[in-house]
Amino acid sequence: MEEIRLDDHQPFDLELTLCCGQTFRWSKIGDWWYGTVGDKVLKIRQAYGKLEFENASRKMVEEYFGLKDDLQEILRQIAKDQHMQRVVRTVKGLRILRQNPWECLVSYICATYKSIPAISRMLHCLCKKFGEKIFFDGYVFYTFPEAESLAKAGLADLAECGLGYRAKYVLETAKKVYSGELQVESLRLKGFKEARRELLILKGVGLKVADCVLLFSLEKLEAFPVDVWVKRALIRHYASHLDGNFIRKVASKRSPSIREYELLSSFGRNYFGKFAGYAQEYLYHFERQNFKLNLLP
DNA sequence: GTGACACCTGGTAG
DNA sequence: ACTACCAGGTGTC
Repeated sequence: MEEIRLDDHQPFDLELTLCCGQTFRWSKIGDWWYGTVGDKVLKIRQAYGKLEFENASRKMVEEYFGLKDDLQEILRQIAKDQHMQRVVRTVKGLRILRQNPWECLVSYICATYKSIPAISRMLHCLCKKFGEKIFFDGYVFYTFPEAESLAKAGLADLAECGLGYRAKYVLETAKKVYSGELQVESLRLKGFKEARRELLILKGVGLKVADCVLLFSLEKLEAFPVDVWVKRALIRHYASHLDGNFIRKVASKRSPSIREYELLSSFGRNYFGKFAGYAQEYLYHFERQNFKLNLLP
Protein backbone atom coordinates (compact mmCIF):
# COMPACT_ATOMS: atom_id res chain seq x y z
CA MET A 1 0.00 0.00 0.00
CA GLU A 2 1.11 3.51 -0.78
CA GLU A 3 -0.10 6.85 0.46
CA ILE A 4 -0.24 10.49 -0.46
CA ARG A 5 -0.28 13.07 2.28
CA LEU A 6 -2.82 15.79 1.57
CA ASP A 7 -1.94 19.41 2.07
CA ASP A 8 -4.44 21.53 4.03
CA HIS A 9 -4.12 24.22 1.41
CA GLN A 10 -4.94 21.82 -1.41
CA PRO A 11 -8.27 20.35 -0.37
CA PHE A 12 -9.46 17.05 -1.75
CA ASP A 13 -12.56 15.02 -0.98
CA LEU A 14 -12.40 11.58 -2.54
CA GLU A 15 -16.01 10.61 -1.96
CA LEU A 16 -17.38 13.90 -3.21
CA THR A 17 -15.19 13.77 -6.29
CA LEU A 18 -16.35 10.25 -7.16
CA CYS A 19 -20.01 10.80 -6.34
CA CYS A 20 -20.66 14.19 -7.92
CA GLY A 21 -21.75 12.72 -11.22
CA GLN A 22 -18.66 13.08 -13.40
CA THR A 23 -17.96 9.36 -13.36
CA PHE A 24 -20.30 6.39 -13.08
CA ARG A 25 -18.30 3.25 -12.43
CA TRP A 26 -16.78 3.48 -8.97
CA SER A 27 -18.07 1.39 -6.11
CA LYS A 28 -17.52 1.48 -2.40
CA ILE A 29 -16.92 -1.80 -0.62
CA GLY A 30 -16.38 -1.47 3.09
CA ASP A 31 -14.46 1.77 3.47
CA TRP A 32 -12.49 1.34 0.24
CA TRP A 33 -13.35 2.71 -3.19
CA TYR A 34 -12.72 0.46 -6.19
CA GLY A 35 -12.63 1.55 -9.79
CA THR A 36 -10.91 0.51 -12.96
CA VAL A 37 -8.43 2.93 -14.45
CA GLY A 38 -6.95 1.60 -17.65
CA ASP A 39 -6.55 -2.15 -17.31
CA LYS A 40 -6.13 -2.19 -13.54
CA VAL A 41 -8.39 -1.96 -10.53
CA LEU A 42 -7.51 0.97 -8.33
CA LYS A 43 -8.29 0.64 -4.62
CA ILE A 44 -8.28 3.82 -2.61
CA ARG A 45 -9.53 5.48 0.56
CA GLN A 46 -9.13 8.75 2.34
CA ALA A 47 -8.59 9.16 6.07
CA TYR A 48 -6.78 11.46 8.45
CA GLY A 49 -5.44 13.82 5.85
CA LYS A 50 -4.03 11.20 3.57
CA LEU A 51 -4.93 9.03 0.63
CA GLU A 52 -4.14 5.34 0.85
CA PHE A 53 -4.17 3.30 -2.31
CA GLU A 54 -3.18 -0.01 -3.84
CA ASN A 55 -2.46 -1.30 -7.30
CA ALA A 56 -1.55 2.01 -8.91
CA SER A 57 1.40 4.32 -9.07
CA ARG A 58 1.48 7.56 -7.18
CA LYS A 59 1.79 9.40 -10.47
CA MET A 60 -1.34 7.78 -11.84
CA VAL A 61 -3.37 8.63 -8.75
CA GLU A 62 -2.25 12.25 -8.84
CA GLU A 63 -3.05 12.47 -12.50
CA TYR A 64 -6.44 10.76 -12.37
CA PHE A 65 -7.79 12.69 -9.42
CA GLY A 66 -6.54 16.06 -10.62
CA LEU A 67 -4.32 16.44 -7.56
CA LYS A 68 -1.92 18.52 -9.59
CA ASP A 69 -4.51 21.24 -10.06
CA ASP A 70 -3.81 24.18 -7.79
CA LEU A 71 -7.34 24.05 -6.39
CA GLN A 72 -6.84 26.91 -3.96
CA GLU A 73 -5.83 29.21 -6.77
CA ILE A 74 -8.58 27.92 -9.04
CA LEU A 75 -11.23 28.55 -6.39
CA ARG A 76 -9.82 32.00 -5.80
CA GLN A 77 -10.18 32.75 -9.49
CA ILE A 78 -13.74 31.49 -9.88
CA ALA A 79 -15.13 32.98 -6.66
CA LYS A 80 -16.09 36.20 -8.44
CA ASP A 81 -19.33 36.97 -6.69
CA GLN A 82 -21.21 36.34 -3.48
CA HIS A 83 -23.00 33.27 -4.71
CA MET A 84 -19.86 31.55 -5.92
CA GLN A 85 -18.05 32.49 -2.71
CA ARG A 86 -20.79 30.74 -0.80
CA VAL A 87 -20.62 27.72 -3.11
CA VAL A 88 -16.87 27.27 -2.73
CA ARG A 89 -17.21 27.62 1.04
CA THR A 90 -19.85 24.88 1.06
CA VAL A 91 -18.46 22.42 -1.48
CA LYS A 92 -14.99 21.45 -0.28
CA GLY A 93 -12.41 19.44 -2.15
CA LEU A 94 -14.30 18.57 -5.31
CA ARG A 95 -11.87 18.01 -8.16
CA ILE A 96 -12.20 17.40 -11.88
CA LEU A 97 -11.10 13.87 -12.73
CA ARG A 98 -8.90 13.08 -15.75
CA GLN A 99 -10.81 10.16 -17.17
CA ASN A 100 -10.01 8.06 -20.16
CA PRO A 101 -11.38 10.00 -23.18
CA TRP A 102 -12.81 6.97 -24.97
CA GLU A 103 -14.65 5.76 -21.89
CA CYS A 104 -15.80 9.27 -21.12
CA LEU A 105 -17.12 9.77 -24.64
CA VAL A 106 -19.16 6.56 -24.64
CA SER A 107 -20.39 7.22 -21.10
CA TYR A 108 -21.79 10.62 -21.99
CA ILE A 109 -23.33 9.44 -25.24
CA CYS A 110 -25.16 6.94 -23.05
CA ALA A 111 -25.98 9.57 -20.44
CA THR A 112 -28.41 11.59 -22.53
CA TYR A 113 -31.93 11.66 -21.20
CA LYS A 114 -31.15 9.14 -18.46
CA SER A 115 -30.91 9.29 -14.69
CA ILE A 116 -27.57 8.68 -13.05
CA PRO A 117 -28.47 5.25 -11.58
CA ALA A 118 -29.66 4.15 -15.02
CA ILE A 119 -26.41 5.36 -16.62
CA SER A 120 -24.38 3.35 -14.12
CA ARG A 121 -26.39 0.25 -14.90
CA MET A 122 -25.96 0.63 -18.66
CA LEU A 123 -22.22 1.11 -18.38
CA HIS A 124 -21.81 -1.77 -15.98
CA CYS A 125 -23.66 -4.00 -18.39
CA LEU A 126 -21.49 -2.87 -21.32
CA CYS A 127 -18.34 -3.59 -19.34
CA LYS A 128 -19.55 -6.97 -18.21
CA LYS A 129 -20.49 -7.96 -21.73
CA PHE A 130 -17.58 -6.51 -23.66
CA GLY A 131 -14.81 -5.68 -21.19
CA GLU A 132 -12.09 -7.82 -19.65
CA LYS A 133 -12.79 -9.59 -16.41
CA ILE A 134 -10.38 -8.83 -13.57
CA PHE A 135 -10.20 -10.52 -10.18
CA PHE A 136 -8.98 -8.32 -7.39
CA ASP A 137 -9.29 -8.54 -3.63
CA GLY A 138 -11.72 -11.42 -4.03
CA TYR A 139 -14.10 -9.37 -6.15
CA VAL A 140 -14.81 -9.34 -9.87
CA PHE A 141 -14.34 -6.18 -11.93
CA TYR A 142 -14.49 -5.38 -15.62
CA THR A 143 -12.42 -3.01 -17.71
CA PHE A 144 -14.14 -0.58 -20.00
CA PRO A 145 -14.34 -2.26 -23.43
CA GLU A 146 -11.93 -1.23 -26.17
CA ALA A 147 -13.35 0.48 -29.25
CA GLU A 148 -12.66 -2.72 -31.15
CA SER A 149 -14.98 -4.82 -28.98
CA LEU A 150 -17.85 -2.37 -29.31
CA ALA A 151 -17.21 -1.83 -33.02
CA LYS A 152 -17.57 -5.56 -33.59
CA ALA A 153 -20.66 -5.87 -31.45
CA GLY A 154 -24.13 -6.04 -32.94
CA LEU A 155 -26.76 -3.39 -32.38
CA ALA A 156 -28.89 -5.95 -30.60
CA ASP A 157 -26.07 -6.81 -28.18
CA LEU A 158 -25.66 -3.17 -27.29
CA ALA A 159 -29.37 -2.66 -26.99
CA GLU A 160 -29.50 -5.53 -24.49
CA CYS A 161 -27.61 -3.33 -22.09
CA GLY A 162 -30.51 -0.92 -22.12
CA LEU A 163 -28.90 1.60 -24.44
CA GLY A 164 -32.07 1.99 -26.46
CA TYR A 165 -31.71 4.51 -29.26
CA ARG A 166 -28.17 5.30 -28.05
CA ALA A 167 -26.95 1.90 -29.27
CA LYS A 168 -26.53 3.06 -32.85
CA TYR A 169 -24.64 6.18 -31.75
CA VAL A 170 -22.25 4.14 -29.63
CA LEU A 171 -21.72 1.62 -32.41
CA GLU A 172 -21.05 4.30 -34.99
CA THR A 173 -18.59 6.08 -32.71
CA ALA A 174 -16.85 2.83 -31.82
CA LYS A 175 -16.35 2.10 -35.52
CA LYS A 176 -14.85 5.53 -36.13
CA VAL A 177 -12.46 5.15 -33.24
CA TYR A 178 -11.52 1.58 -34.13
CA SER A 179 -10.83 2.49 -37.75
CA GLY A 180 -8.70 5.43 -36.69
CA GLU A 181 -10.98 7.95 -38.35
CA LEU A 182 -11.32 9.56 -34.94
CA GLN A 183 -8.38 9.68 -32.54
CA VAL A 184 -9.96 10.62 -29.25
CA GLU A 185 -6.67 10.85 -27.36
CA SER A 186 -5.22 13.30 -29.85
CA LEU A 187 -8.01 15.78 -29.10
CA ARG A 188 -6.13 16.54 -25.90
CA LEU A 189 -3.49 18.28 -27.97
CA LYS A 190 -5.97 20.45 -29.82
CA GLY A 191 -7.59 23.64 -28.63
CA PHE A 192 -11.02 23.76 -27.00
CA LYS A 193 -12.88 24.97 -30.08
CA GLU A 194 -11.27 22.58 -32.53
CA ALA A 195 -11.58 19.53 -30.27
CA ARG A 196 -15.21 20.45 -29.72
CA ARG A 197 -15.87 20.76 -33.44
CA GLU A 198 -14.50 17.26 -34.00
CA LEU A 199 -16.62 15.75 -31.25
CA LEU A 200 -19.76 17.40 -32.59
CA ILE A 201 -19.42 15.50 -35.86
CA LEU A 202 -20.38 12.33 -33.99
CA LYS A 203 -24.01 11.27 -33.93
CA GLY A 204 -25.40 11.41 -30.44
CA VAL A 205 -22.89 14.06 -29.43
CA GLY A 206 -24.39 17.51 -28.98
CA LEU A 207 -22.92 20.51 -27.20
CA LYS A 208 -23.61 19.21 -23.71
CA VAL A 209 -22.04 15.80 -24.29
CA ALA A 210 -19.06 17.37 -26.10
CA ASP A 211 -18.44 19.80 -23.25
CA CYS A 212 -18.55 16.99 -20.68
CA VAL A 213 -16.01 14.95 -22.61
CA LEU A 214 -13.77 18.00 -23.06
CA LEU A 215 -13.90 18.83 -19.37
CA PHE A 216 -13.72 15.41 -17.75
CA SER A 217 -11.21 13.73 -20.03
CA LEU A 218 -9.53 16.12 -22.44
CA GLU A 219 -7.99 18.62 -20.11
CA LYS A 220 -10.19 21.50 -21.29
CA LEU A 221 -10.90 23.12 -17.95
CA GLU A 222 -12.60 26.08 -19.63
CA ALA A 223 -15.45 23.86 -20.90
CA PHE A 224 -18.74 24.76 -19.24
CA PRO A 225 -21.36 22.04 -19.79
CA VAL A 226 -24.92 23.28 -19.32
CA ASP A 227 -27.36 20.63 -18.16
CA VAL A 228 -30.70 21.17 -16.47
CA TRP A 229 -29.04 21.78 -13.10
CA VAL A 230 -26.51 24.29 -14.32
CA LYS A 231 -29.21 26.00 -16.31
CA ARG A 232 -31.26 26.34 -13.12
CA ALA A 233 -28.23 27.65 -11.25
CA LEU A 234 -27.59 30.29 -13.91
CA ILE A 235 -31.22 31.37 -13.98
CA ARG A 236 -31.34 31.57 -10.21
CA HIS A 237 -28.09 33.34 -9.53
CA TYR A 238 -26.80 34.91 -12.73
CA ALA A 239 -29.93 36.23 -14.40
CA SER A 240 -28.72 39.79 -13.95
CA HIS A 241 -25.80 39.05 -16.28
CA LEU A 242 -28.11 37.90 -19.06
CA ASP A 243 -30.99 39.34 -21.04
CA GLY A 244 -34.34 39.18 -19.25
CA ASN A 245 -36.33 37.87 -22.21
CA PHE A 246 -33.67 35.28 -22.84
CA ILE A 247 -33.80 34.08 -19.23
CA ARG A 248 -37.59 33.81 -19.30
CA LYS A 249 -37.40 31.81 -22.47
CA VAL A 250 -34.81 29.26 -21.35
CA ALA A 251 -36.55 28.96 -18.00
CA SER A 252 -39.79 28.02 -19.69
CA LYS A 253 -38.52 24.89 -21.40
CA ARG A 254 -36.55 21.85 -20.50
CA SER A 255 -33.61 21.93 -22.86
CA PRO A 256 -32.18 24.99 -24.59
CA SER A 257 -31.77 25.34 -28.34
CA ILE A 258 -28.25 25.32 -29.76
CA ARG A 259 -28.05 29.08 -29.76
CA GLU A 260 -29.42 29.31 -26.23
CA TYR A 261 -27.01 26.66 -25.04
CA GLU A 262 -24.13 28.59 -26.53
CA LEU A 263 -25.22 31.80 -24.86
CA LEU A 264 -25.36 30.11 -21.45
CA SER A 265 -22.15 28.18 -21.93
CA SER A 266 -20.14 31.06 -23.32
CA PHE A 267 -21.36 33.24 -20.50
CA GLY A 268 -19.87 30.66 -18.13
CA ARG A 269 -16.58 30.52 -20.00
CA ASN A 270 -16.22 34.26 -20.29
CA TYR A 271 -17.36 35.10 -16.80
CA PHE A 272 -15.45 32.45 -14.85
CA GLY A 273 -12.41 32.32 -17.10
CA LYS A 274 -10.04 29.49 -17.90
CA PHE A 275 -11.25 27.33 -15.01
CA ALA A 276 -14.93 27.74 -15.84
CA GLY A 277 -15.28 23.95 -15.79
CA TYR A 278 -14.53 23.94 -12.08
CA ALA A 279 -17.11 26.66 -11.55
CA GLN A 280 -19.61 24.53 -13.44
CA GLU A 281 -18.97 21.44 -11.31
CA TYR A 282 -19.30 23.42 -8.10
CA LEU A 283 -22.51 25.09 -9.26
CA TYR A 284 -23.88 21.76 -10.42
CA HIS A 285 -23.16 20.01 -7.16
CA PHE A 286 -24.45 22.87 -5.02
CA GLU A 287 -27.69 23.07 -6.97
CA ARG A 288 -28.36 19.33 -6.80
CA GLN A 289 -27.44 19.15 -3.14
CA ASN A 290 -29.85 21.93 -2.26
CA PHE A 291 -32.55 20.28 -4.29
CA LYS A 292 -32.07 16.97 -2.48
CA LEU A 293 -32.16 18.76 0.86
CA ASN A 294 -35.39 20.34 -0.30
CA LEU A 295 -34.08 23.84 0.02
CA LEU A 296 -35.26 24.73 -3.45
CA PRO A 297 -38.79 24.73 -4.90
C1' DG B 1 -31.96 29.87 -38.50
C1' DT B 2 -35.75 28.23 -34.90
C1' DG B 3 -39.20 25.30 -32.79
C1' DA B 4 -41.96 21.28 -31.74
C1' DC B 5 -41.69 16.46 -31.15
C1' DA B 6 -40.22 11.60 -30.81
C1' DC B 7 -37.04 8.80 -28.77
C1' DC B 8 -35.47 3.57 -25.74
C1' DT B 9 -35.99 2.14 -21.25
C1' DG B 10 -35.22 2.15 -16.24
C1' DG B 11 -36.24 4.29 -11.90
C1' DT B 12 -39.45 6.00 -8.89
C1' DA B 13 -43.22 8.63 -6.93
C1' DG B 14 -48.09 8.26 -6.50
C1' DA C 1 -49.10 -4.49 -8.49
C1' DC C 2 -49.97 -0.85 -11.93
C1' DT C 3 -49.65 3.49 -14.10
C1' DA C 4 -47.64 7.85 -15.08
C1' DC C 5 -44.02 10.56 -15.39
C1' DC C 6 -39.36 11.99 -15.83
C1' DA C 7 -34.50 11.38 -16.73
C1' DG C 8 -26.95 15.03 -16.88
C1' DG C 9 -30.24 15.76 -24.62
C1' DT C 10 -30.07 14.98 -29.56
C1' DG C 11 -31.75 14.28 -34.26
C1' DT C 12 -35.25 15.26 -37.24
C1' DC C 13 -38.80 17.13 -39.50
